[in-house]
Amino acid sequence: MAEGGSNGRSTGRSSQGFGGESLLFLTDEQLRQGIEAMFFAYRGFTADPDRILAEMSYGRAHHRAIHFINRAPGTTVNNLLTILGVTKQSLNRVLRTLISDGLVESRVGVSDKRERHLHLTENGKALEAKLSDAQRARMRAAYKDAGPEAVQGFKKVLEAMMDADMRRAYVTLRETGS
Amino acid sequence: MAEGGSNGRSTGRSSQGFGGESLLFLTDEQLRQGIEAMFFAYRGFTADPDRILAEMSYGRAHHRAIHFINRAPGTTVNNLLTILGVTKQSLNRVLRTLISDGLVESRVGVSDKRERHLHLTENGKALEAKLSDAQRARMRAAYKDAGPEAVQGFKKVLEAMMDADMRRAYVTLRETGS
DNA sequence: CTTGGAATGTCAACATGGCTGACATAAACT
DNA sequence: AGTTTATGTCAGCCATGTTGACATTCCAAG
Repeated sequence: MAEGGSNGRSTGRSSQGFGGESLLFLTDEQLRQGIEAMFFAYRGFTADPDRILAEMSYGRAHHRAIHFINRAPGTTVNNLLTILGVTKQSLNRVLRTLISDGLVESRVGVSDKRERHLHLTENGKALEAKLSDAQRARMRAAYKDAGPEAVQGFKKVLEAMMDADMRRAYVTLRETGS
Repeated sequence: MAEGGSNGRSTGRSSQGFGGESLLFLTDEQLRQGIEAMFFAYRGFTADPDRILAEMSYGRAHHRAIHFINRAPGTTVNNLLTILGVTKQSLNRVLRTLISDGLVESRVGVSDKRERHLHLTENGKALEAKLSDAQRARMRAAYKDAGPEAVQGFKKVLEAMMDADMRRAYVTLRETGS
């Protein structure tokens, strides 16, 4: 990309010449750095929970489900699969193991009996806390390293990177939580 | 986590009381927001290339391989799997399809005949450019939205989030590239 | 009230891409 | 030369994504 990137140079700047404001910081090289930073950072981001999960033959999919069920107790399968961005069939397998392992409880809806409302059991909450603690520790260290200003920018760029519906989901969760 | 997070409150602040500096910004709630931001943003980050790849029955693994081969032409299988953080067997399957599809060329090493040096063919470069363009467009838009200050912070936090060896790899690539 | 379609969730079968194990070849070190 | 180490390939397993078929429930039209 740096040298072999065919038309890499052609999109090298988002504005030619002086362009008025500070748009000349968007070189392809800097964008590529951001791409690689996302890739490497995401590995670190998931590394600690992954290690814990591997010990109990669970995977990232289980972590995600547990996280968001804890986040919004009583959520339905349908809600959850929208948030997670997978098919209901894929989610269902993960939920099945979590339910049969006694980490998640599935309650038939009262107003609508087609729905299943999901809750963590005590064991489920314990695992959630363990996973979250590990992930938060890494995040806390990174935040501390980078400083509050950087954290603001970090979140701002990530938000801008989301698809519109995910940004909506993210904001909704944020408002619900805090 | 917000309410059921067992010991969530106990780690709610990284420093009690006034503590001297601005360390009180690290509440669990804010850390959780960062975690969810990473999750949702990563989906957006991979969404555009994923769509392109799906059309040609490739996956994210192919994209990653192509990206880093383009980034460091002539790299060996061993180098590549260190960067990618997967096993050689896993990488091998992806490389096999890319080679047989004529996107990647594998040349036996001259000084060490055990090694295979990897290069993109013209077709490989074309696909790389197509994928990169899509991903850079998203990144460019996010950068523009968030502004240069935010981008600085974004990279700073991501770097702090990486494992030490990945940070080294990242920095090396960065220096090589620019 | 009944009936037909839409919504929700479950089960089955398949594909991708992780993984470990076994192995071939080349290099390196006694 | 002979053992050990490094590199890469092949085979098979598992987690988790996918689509398709289906049961249950709800709702709206007749």
